[in-house]
Amino acid sequence: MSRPSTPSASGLPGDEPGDGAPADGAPREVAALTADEAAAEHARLGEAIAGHDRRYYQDDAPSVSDAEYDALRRRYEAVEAQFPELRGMDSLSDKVGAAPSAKFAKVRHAVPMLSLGNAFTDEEVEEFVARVRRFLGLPAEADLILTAEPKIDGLSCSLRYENGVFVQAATRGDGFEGEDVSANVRTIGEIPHRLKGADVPGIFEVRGEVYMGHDAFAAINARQQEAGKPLFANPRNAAAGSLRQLDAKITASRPLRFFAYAWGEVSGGELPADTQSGVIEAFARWGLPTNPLTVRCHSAAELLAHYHRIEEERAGLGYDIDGVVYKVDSLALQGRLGFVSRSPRWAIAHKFPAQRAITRLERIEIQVGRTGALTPVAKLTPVTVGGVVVSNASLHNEDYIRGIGGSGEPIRGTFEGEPIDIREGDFVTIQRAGDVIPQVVSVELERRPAEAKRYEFPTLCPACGSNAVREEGEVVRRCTGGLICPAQAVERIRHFVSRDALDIEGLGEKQVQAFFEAGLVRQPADIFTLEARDSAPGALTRLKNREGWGETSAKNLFAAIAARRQVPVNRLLYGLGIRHVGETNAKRLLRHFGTLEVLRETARAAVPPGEEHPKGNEAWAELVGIEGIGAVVAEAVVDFFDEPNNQAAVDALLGEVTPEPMEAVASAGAVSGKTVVFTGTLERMTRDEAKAMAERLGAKVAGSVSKKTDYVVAGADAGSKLTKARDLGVAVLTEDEWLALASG
DNA sequence: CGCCCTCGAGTTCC
DNA sequence: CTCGAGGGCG
Repeated sequence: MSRPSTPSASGLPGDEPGDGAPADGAPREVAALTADEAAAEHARLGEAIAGHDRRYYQDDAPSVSDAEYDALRRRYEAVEAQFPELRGMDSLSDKVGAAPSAKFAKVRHAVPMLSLGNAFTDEEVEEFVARVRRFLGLPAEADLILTAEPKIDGLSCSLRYENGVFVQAATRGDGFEGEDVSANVRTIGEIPHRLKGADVPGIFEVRGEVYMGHDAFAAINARQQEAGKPLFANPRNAAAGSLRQLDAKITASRPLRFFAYAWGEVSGGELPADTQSGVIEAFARWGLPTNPLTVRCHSAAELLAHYHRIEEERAGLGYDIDGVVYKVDSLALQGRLGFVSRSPRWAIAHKFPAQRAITRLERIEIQVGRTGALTPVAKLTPVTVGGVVVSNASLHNEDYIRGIGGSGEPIRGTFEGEPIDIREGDFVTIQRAGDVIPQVVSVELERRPAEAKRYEFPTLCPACGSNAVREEGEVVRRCTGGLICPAQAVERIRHFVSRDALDIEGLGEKQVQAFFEAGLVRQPADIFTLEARDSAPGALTRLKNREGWGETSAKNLFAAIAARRQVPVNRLLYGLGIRHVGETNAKRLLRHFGTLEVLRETARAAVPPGEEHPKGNEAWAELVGIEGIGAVVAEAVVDFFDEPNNQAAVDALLGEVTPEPMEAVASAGAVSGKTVVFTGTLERMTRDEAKAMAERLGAKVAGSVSKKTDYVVAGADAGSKLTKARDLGVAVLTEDEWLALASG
């Protein structure tokens, strides 16, 4: 890797000592080329390199020596350095010598990349099939076809093709917004830069899994070891690390692979088939790699048979999988089934049993959360579970340690009539379920040290010494220190600057903790006065002189803070950290009250129902009248604004920041927040399906038409509701129009 | 009163 | 990502 990442200043490869001219009769110096000749040369080199890449990555059979290949690439870079206008002229340009960008750009998914529900047992798979049949109202004799395919353990990725040409690749991210990894994905030999086929729609997003095979993983770790670099824990991490390289050349040196199994946005043409399996077949025709273990099944029994077959073949596949995915084959039925919250109702991931390991629980640590909740965490002797080293595991709460669940039932069974508890010094089984989060699932009683004692859950806050109490019927114990508890204060500030609230970059856990301890930031508003205090003539310590800080990082932080002086009001309210007021309730409250000030005035005037005011007062009624806001949430809001310290904190904050209008609903569907009425006989779905779909999209479904109705969806033989809709001037949609609107 | 769904809160690891 | 709790509805 001694080759420079950019050509030398002159752009001439020969300038560098030891870089010998190409063997076969020196080509003309790049500087001597005309623009036309350069363009031709550029194209020719690009094609040659792409060909070698394909043979190298796809067929695993390099056709030239490394030295020859390097020479080609150097010449290619030199041409581009001399004729920068050629950059981007073909698909290679990003692959070679691209300047590493500081960061990946964000890409908004036109169609969200959702996650799948999980099944772990045969029964759950049978239940899934039964649920699908029930929802669709299929008679017992009707055939239902489902596909089954291995679930690759890699990274989901969305590849965008325009007119058949690869233009962009994005990671899944949070499902709605991912990162632009186009430059890196271009280096994946298996991914075609152009789809071949006359039936490729103008815009087509292919979705699939980027992964790394076992052999490549072993080779890369061998290389890492030789170079004295840290090893990757598993192929998935290696793939993730490779895909997220800022320098695409490093990605290119890591043989990543790809399987296509789904799609996102499709426009300027039709899907090539009306079934899942048909589309996958088309993918293969178009030149995309598809998984050979994809089959069509007619029953839960067949799905399970395929699952067990894949399970048997698992070790010999050459790549990691973590289960089998089942999907309803018919796209029309998929459409009818729709979604439950974030997952499609028409697909499920059947996961392989979680991987487990036994290790020692060294001690139990208590963390104090933003709301004062005391959460026990198990500090473990590090152990590898499913390829990842685990050293912590949540113990959830007091009852979980005592071995009982929420309903008082034993969760790990009983021993001598007592629920099995967890003690410091115990050997415990750690499980990383299909997900990521490690859990303590059982205790090895026969290895329990003789001196191990029952864990005494603290009744005093470890951070401030206040009483920690457990409300009747609640499972969490909370510190009552409230505003005086430093742990809570730090957590509140962390919450305030977190990504979903003010989103201030450069203020992480460490920094907030340090600033708090130094007395620099004790409440949210202090963040905004940090810079002024820092640059004041008499300032005792300058940020840039603090350990771990320099001129640039300080400047960046101040810039990030300044950028947030205008902030959407919903983020501000959410950031205050009022109990029970998360992102959704913050928006609900602000949709009703408009501004923080009005909310605050109402909250201050509100009297929760009590002895003197059995029904509260008008302001209270207004609060609990808001859809989704009940007495518990309302009281939390009232309590917050009644507390003088909170009032001062809010005042101080409003002196520093300017609230902006609320952001659009995050799950921004076109029908979100609208009221819909269905009437007549719907052709493509039952009334229940229609209602479920509308509600998933954030719409309210009403029974009768009023002037508050946004849309009336009219099926066949619609009657009085349709007439009324026309009278009131409410928009009337056909079923198809509604589906089009709802889907995006 | 009980069920279902959504939201909030807390957490792990890279 | 999961659990528990709040809210709405039958």
